[in-house]
Amino acid sequence: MFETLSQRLRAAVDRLRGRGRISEEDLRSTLREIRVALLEADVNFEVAKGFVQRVQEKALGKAVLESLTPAEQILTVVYEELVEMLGGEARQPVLKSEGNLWFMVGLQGSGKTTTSGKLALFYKSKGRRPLLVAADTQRPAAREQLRILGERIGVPVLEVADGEPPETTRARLRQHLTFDYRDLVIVDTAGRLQVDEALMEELYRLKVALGPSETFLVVDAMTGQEALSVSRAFEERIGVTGLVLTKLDGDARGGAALSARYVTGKPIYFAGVSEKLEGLEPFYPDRLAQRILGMGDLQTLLERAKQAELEAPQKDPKDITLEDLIAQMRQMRKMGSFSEILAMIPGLSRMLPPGFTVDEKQLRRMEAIVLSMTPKERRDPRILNASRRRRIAAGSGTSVQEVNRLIKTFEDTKQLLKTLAKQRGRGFFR
RNA sequence: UCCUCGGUCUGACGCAGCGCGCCAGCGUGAACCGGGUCAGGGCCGGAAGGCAGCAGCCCUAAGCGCCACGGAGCGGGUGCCGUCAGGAAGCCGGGGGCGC
Repeated sequence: MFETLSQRLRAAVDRLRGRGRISEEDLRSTLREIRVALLEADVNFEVAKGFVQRVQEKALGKAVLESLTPAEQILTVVYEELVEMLGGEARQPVLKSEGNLWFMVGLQGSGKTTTSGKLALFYKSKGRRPLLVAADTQRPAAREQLRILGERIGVPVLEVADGEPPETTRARLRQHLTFDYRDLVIVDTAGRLQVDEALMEELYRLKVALGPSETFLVVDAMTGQEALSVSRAFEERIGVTGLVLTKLDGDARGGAALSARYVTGKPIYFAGVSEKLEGLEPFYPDRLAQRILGMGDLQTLLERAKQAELEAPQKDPKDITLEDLIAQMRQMRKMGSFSEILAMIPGLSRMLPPGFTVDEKQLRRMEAIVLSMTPKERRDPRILNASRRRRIAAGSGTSVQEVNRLIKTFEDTKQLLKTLAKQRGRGFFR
């Protein structure tokens, strides 16, 4: 997917490769190419403009790092912004322990029914008990399609009758649930070729009757950013909580995916990546961005970039946060024993004060402590007063003493890094 | 030169406009002492299962900000806008009489 865009972007950045220094003119022409590439990919104009602008700002503001070539640094920036454009952090729909009722809305042909089936299968494989509801009161063929789908994946399907009023549907659904309990109900609503008033009215009444906890707008990615314009109509009348992009595998350009966040303001929850019933994946902006830029060397590059930034004197000592500490700990957990790491990653070893021991359980608890903090607290642990510490301890199932210890560890580490940075500045390590 | 009508003038009301807050709308908005969902971690239990619950996310309150359009109101060295009333010293305009 996204082949066209991918090629163009990589070509643009590749031109900088192998150069020790990049002039502003080089940067400008590269950015111009990126911009054209985005626009040709049918990305919203505002989005493309903003993207290029931010890349430029960040690229110019970036300190020169020894261990990365300029091209690599710019690639990193492009990657970061690309992730941002795709929605930043991956988002998933709210899934309660029971009583979930999801609406699938969208135009006819967007792949709504297939997606309903895929979703049901996806959650079934996660141990949920889904129920599909074929709620198109006008097109028997649509219900038929869902019924067949349900049989194939082994999920029951409740079909509405022609012209059935929403209240009746609700009653029948309730009845069904009493003898066959289901914790996730996926309602495949009626679709039309175009947005029309009658459809909206019907959907609205159904929504009022059933009270869905999430409403997914299913959009065909191949239609490009145009496809997103329907979202406004749906949002106004029935409200949309998230998007599902279908046929992403056939989308060479990517306009819809890249503009979705800006145009609709809604997160993309899932993406359809193949016609097979398993072909539905949670939408991960970072993974997609990697794919667009050419996964291969990017993974290692990103790791190196992170590493380099941690070591970069002017970045680190003051701006290091508890989240960095946790990230380091996670990494260690993944990689194995403490001594091994010392040997493997020179920079990392300095992160930790002497005599620091790690064991799995301890690490999890420390992580839990940080996870109980607000973003502000993670950034600046100095604001952690007694009452905050009490809250964090209670929320993470630890004690105030443990919280204190973590903060102490963090402060020590920070101090150590500062000293190191200073020494390095004086030339001790050069 | 006299008579008369109208305007200029004053007041009330209306309309329009400006100003001011208010309501609505939009945005923002609670570490914990709001609600929902509660990842991670915790607690009870031999287990099956329960329970409390931080962060996040969603919602909401006060508060803060915006406010083009909208609503009810209040206030004018607003208007040369309308209706009614008052007033006629001067001035401006129209009509008429008389005198030269």
